[in-house]
Amino acid sequence: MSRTTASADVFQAIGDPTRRAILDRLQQGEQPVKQLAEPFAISLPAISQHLQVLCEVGLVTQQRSGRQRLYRLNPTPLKQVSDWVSQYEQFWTTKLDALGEYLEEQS
Amino acid sequence: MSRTTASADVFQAIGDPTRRAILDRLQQGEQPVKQLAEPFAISLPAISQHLQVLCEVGLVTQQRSGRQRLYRLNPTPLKQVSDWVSQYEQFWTTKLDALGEYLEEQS
DNA sequence: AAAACAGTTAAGTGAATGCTTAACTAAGAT
DNA sequence: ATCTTAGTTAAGCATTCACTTAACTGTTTT
Repeated sequence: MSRTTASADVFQAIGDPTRRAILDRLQQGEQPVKQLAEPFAISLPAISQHLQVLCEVGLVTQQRSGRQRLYRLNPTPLKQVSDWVSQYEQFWTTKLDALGEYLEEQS
Repeated sequence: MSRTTASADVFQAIGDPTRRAILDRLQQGEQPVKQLAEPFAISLPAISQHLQVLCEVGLVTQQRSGRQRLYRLNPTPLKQVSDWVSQYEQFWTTKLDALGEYLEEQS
């Protein structure tokens, strides 16, 4: 079997550019797989596997509708990422402040 | 050679929990490798390799000091992550979620 | 000059990752 | 009933990953 171990880690899930692009696309709202897959140059199973990973970390939910499967964005797990990153925000503001001061000194 | 391909992708770099922990640790300030590696149960080369990845994506800078190598946090590449995630912030408050559902129902 | 220290580079390994094609399941259309 | 359509599951493959031990580089101490 392939793609069993998906690690259930949000950080790793968004580590893949295709998965980020899928999430970006889902901002436009709930979509069936085919429509979701349309802009990507990879096979449908590949998309399906990515969706499975996103499902496992909770970034996406699934709902049947006739013979389609509608996928919907659930961004709440991204809060974990947001929280982690925001720890560093102070660092880069101070750093950019310092850069600003430096640039001012130079001019 | 191992660990050559480090993809130079910030998202992937922070996908690894050990690397995130290293960054977290570097918030306390510039540190030599040995000190940095202290809490981890992996070998020094492994840490060194992680640092190389972090270096490649610019999250860390290196500076020699005698026989030590001081590593320093440079969080600015995390801005990329912050920017991406903040796109979703509006989605994860429940009020806006409800609004989103409402709007979808209408369309 | 030799030994010790701090760290990297090299080489190899097992497991995970992202992808493929082929085969399958389930629902709607003919 | 059969054929599409929509999508997943299975199996396999090449690459990448995180890690290891061993060997190396450069610096300080003795």
